[in-house]
Amino acid sequence: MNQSIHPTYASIFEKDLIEEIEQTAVFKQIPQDTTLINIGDYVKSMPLLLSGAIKVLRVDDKGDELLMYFLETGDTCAMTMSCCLGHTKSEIKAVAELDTELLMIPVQKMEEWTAKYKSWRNFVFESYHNRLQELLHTVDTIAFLNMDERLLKYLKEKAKVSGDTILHTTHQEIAYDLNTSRVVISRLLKKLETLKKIELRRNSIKIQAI
Amino acid sequence: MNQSIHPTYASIFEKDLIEEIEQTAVFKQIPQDTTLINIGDYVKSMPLLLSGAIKVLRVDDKGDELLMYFLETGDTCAMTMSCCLGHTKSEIKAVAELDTELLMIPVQKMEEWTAKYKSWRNFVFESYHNRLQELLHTVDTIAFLNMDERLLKYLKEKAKVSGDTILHTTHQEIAYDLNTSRVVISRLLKKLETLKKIELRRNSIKIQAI
DNA sequence: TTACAAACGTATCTTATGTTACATATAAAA
DNA sequence: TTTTATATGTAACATAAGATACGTTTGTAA
Repeated sequence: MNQSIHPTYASIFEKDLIEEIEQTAVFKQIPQDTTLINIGDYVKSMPLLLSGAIKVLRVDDKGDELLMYFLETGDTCAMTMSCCLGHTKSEIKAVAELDTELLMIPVQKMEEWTAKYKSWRNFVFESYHNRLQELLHTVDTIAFLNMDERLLKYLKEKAKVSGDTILHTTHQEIAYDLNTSRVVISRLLKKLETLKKIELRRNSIKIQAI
Repeated sequence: MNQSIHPTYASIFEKDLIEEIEQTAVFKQIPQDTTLINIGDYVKSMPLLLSGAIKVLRVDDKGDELLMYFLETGDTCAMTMSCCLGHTKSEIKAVAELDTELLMIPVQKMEEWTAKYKSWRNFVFESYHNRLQELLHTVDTIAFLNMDERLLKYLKEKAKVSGDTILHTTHQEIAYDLNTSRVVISRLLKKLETLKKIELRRNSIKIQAI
């Protein structure tokens, strides 16, 4: 590995563990829009995010998609971890939302470290905790909000993750993420523009307030 | 504690751990429809289900509810566990679906056992894994299914949990669990009856096939 | 510059779901 | 038996969201 570990991890892991990570983890650079994993794929390693962001989606048998949440620096994919430990196939699809750097930890090491390092156990538990929280918010969003509210929330979330109030995306892509149609998104975006919450351009949307 | 530990747990935990559980766990009998915990409650112990079933709900700020999943014998509430470990308030509401027996484990013991017993760690990891899986199905259900499909799934799930093809419930209660209105449920139930999938009576519904 | 494809706007219609209102049925209590 | 509360049936209407169709805009490449 030709990359020193990110401060986020350096501050929570024990020295010995950091050394092990530096020895065994594989550093990867992922360009934006790369699909990292698909439903049904076998999982043999677990990612630690160093920079960038990953969007995690659920896909049904008809191919309909739904964005569940974003992973950011310092996060790991608890779903992937869960699959690793249970030796089952991936339950989710993951796509790089931005150019992303990550460390891949092989599954054997995970099990070893769980017994060996308290800081690793805490990290794993905390990751599960965070993912459960995030999934609860996902449930809230689709169970209790209308599409216009979901859309605004989505736009704000995306702006937060990218650190930019201008989103470079199309109506069709938004429709995929929210599991609805392009026409519905165009309609609601127009409504949000009328309300002065956003400003529409070709291939981009400017958020007025986050 | 005046109750020997359930075979489900006896087969997965180490001897020493079982002894500790028998010494420190508090045995509780919960009558049907009892609310075990509410959103915002402080959590000081974690339940192990010995018998019965618990339904786990999400509630929004307007008081709207949504059933997420059922816990059954051998399950623990990973959400509660998660809150215990994170020392945060409960994110969910839990109600006894049936008369239920459980063991309450104090939070301090949990942390102790995590370092001490491999079988406990595995149990905790597996519980997290199961809960993530279950939450994904919840997301699938509300994201990809129409209300009539959700209703049928709900009825079958409820029949499975209670071990009875006759469900003793009202349309209003179903409406609460699915976060819709009683009229909608009555309408869809009538449709399911026409399709010979169920048989409607006052205060009960007979499921034809599970 | 023209041609083309992709992105976007919008009208029209359909359907699922939610709302209101009221009638009827049934069990339990008086 | 009569009363009462609860549960259920159903019509009529409102609204959110999905589907279809087609026109317009805009960037890019020939």
